[in-house]
Amino acid sequence: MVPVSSRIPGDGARAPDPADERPRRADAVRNRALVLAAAANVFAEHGTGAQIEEIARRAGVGVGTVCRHFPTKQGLLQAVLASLYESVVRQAEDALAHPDPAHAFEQFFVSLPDFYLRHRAFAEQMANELELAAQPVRDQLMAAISELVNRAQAAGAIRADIGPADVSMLLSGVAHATALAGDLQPMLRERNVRIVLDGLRPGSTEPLPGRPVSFTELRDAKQHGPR
Amino acid sequence: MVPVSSRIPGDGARAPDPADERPRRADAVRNRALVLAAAANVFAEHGTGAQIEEIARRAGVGVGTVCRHFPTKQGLLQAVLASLYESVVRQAEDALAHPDPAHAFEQFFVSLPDFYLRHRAFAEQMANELELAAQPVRDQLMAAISELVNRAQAAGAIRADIGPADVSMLLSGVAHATALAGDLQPMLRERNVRIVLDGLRPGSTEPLPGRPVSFTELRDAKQHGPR
DNA sequence: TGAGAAGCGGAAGTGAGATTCCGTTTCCGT
DNA sequence: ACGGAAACGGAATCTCACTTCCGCTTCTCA
Repeated sequence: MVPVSSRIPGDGARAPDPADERPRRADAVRNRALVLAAAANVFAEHGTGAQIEEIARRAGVGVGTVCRHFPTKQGLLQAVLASLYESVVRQAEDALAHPDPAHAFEQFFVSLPDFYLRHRAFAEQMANELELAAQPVRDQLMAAISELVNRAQAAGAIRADIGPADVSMLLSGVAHATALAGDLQPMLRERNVRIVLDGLRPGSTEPLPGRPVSFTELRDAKQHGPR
Repeated sequence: MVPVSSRIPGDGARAPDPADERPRRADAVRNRALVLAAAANVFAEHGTGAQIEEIARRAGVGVGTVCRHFPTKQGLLQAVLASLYESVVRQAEDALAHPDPAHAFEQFFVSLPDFYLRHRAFAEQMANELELAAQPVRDQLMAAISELVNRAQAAGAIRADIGPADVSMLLSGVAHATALAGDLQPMLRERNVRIVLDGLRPGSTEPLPGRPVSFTELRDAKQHGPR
């Protein structure tokens, strides 16, 4: 227990807030960035099981430094994840910038599995739920995907009976499957993406069961379904 | 170092062979089976991170017993995996028994993601390479899938420009993606499978890049590609 | 340039969980 | 039924990473 007399007034507010913007020393800022970059690489190579020590070595700092900047491995992973999410959002927005909705959709659909390939940790993490911390970025991503889907549908480039939730699920499947094959079979990866895209073309055979699901509905279902 | 005089002649041959068929006590046989069954359940529920102690409890034996039958957790996992593989092979063969090739293919394609859903460990493990120990069963599975694909193609039920390797990759993607969604969204899972199946229908738009790849070729590529 | 705070490295501390060990119990052939 | 080998249970041990700690170094600001 901290004696009351030693507590700084306003202590509560200066606890480890996410928004603790106090000025940092230049070397601290630099090291933090080095660690984050190294962690991204190491997680990409070895998955979430990668060791702190390896990250420290790669960043050229001591383990103590890694752990000071990111008190837990979990936290470090989340930080890396957040930056990866941002990068994916950027890809989605790049695609969205293309005037042709069909091309935009396809561009994103092709680029994502590629991204997964170089970020195994990202793929693994999608599997778990701890990524919840990345909420705001996640919402951005969902919005972008929805937009891509809607536009492509409006242009008749993809079938009308699917929803964003379908697309994101397909994407995660393709990404995962092709990441397993690794760089080994780039052609197989390419073919895989094409086949799934063909499944998304309009004018398919029988109607799908159920109906299109948006991310909003999906989230609601997740909240109410379990528990 | 073991003194030479204490070494049993023929020691080398009685080392932990895989083919050590010496008769076991009845309780040992029973317990081994109990452990294997419990492990399958526990791994299915908690993934490969499940704890030995939980498995022991579930099997109604002590941890010592688990570890005697399966000296390492890795080994236990592989044993479970092998039995799951067998079960998948059985599913493929069941499907193969159906006279209509189109139905056979679809039946298997639908049943596998379902199986993954209840065996998270299996799905996780597909991601790693340690499953190599299951080689013989694996070959059986590949043979069965190839057969399903070939027959379906001969019957014109699925497009001719794909190979078994494409199918298995798609399958693993669908399986993984839908396993993440869990039981939560069975409808989404169903739709996902249908969309991919639509992508496999004949008469698709543009031709796929590359050419169909068989498992044999895939394996060769894996052996020669890296290293 | 010098005092002091902030940050650093990496050795030691922890903790969770796999593996081993051994006294006790259970089978099995005679 | 009995002797002894085989198995058992589960506490003790070992292992391996994450996390903490602290003496030393590097910044920063006056």
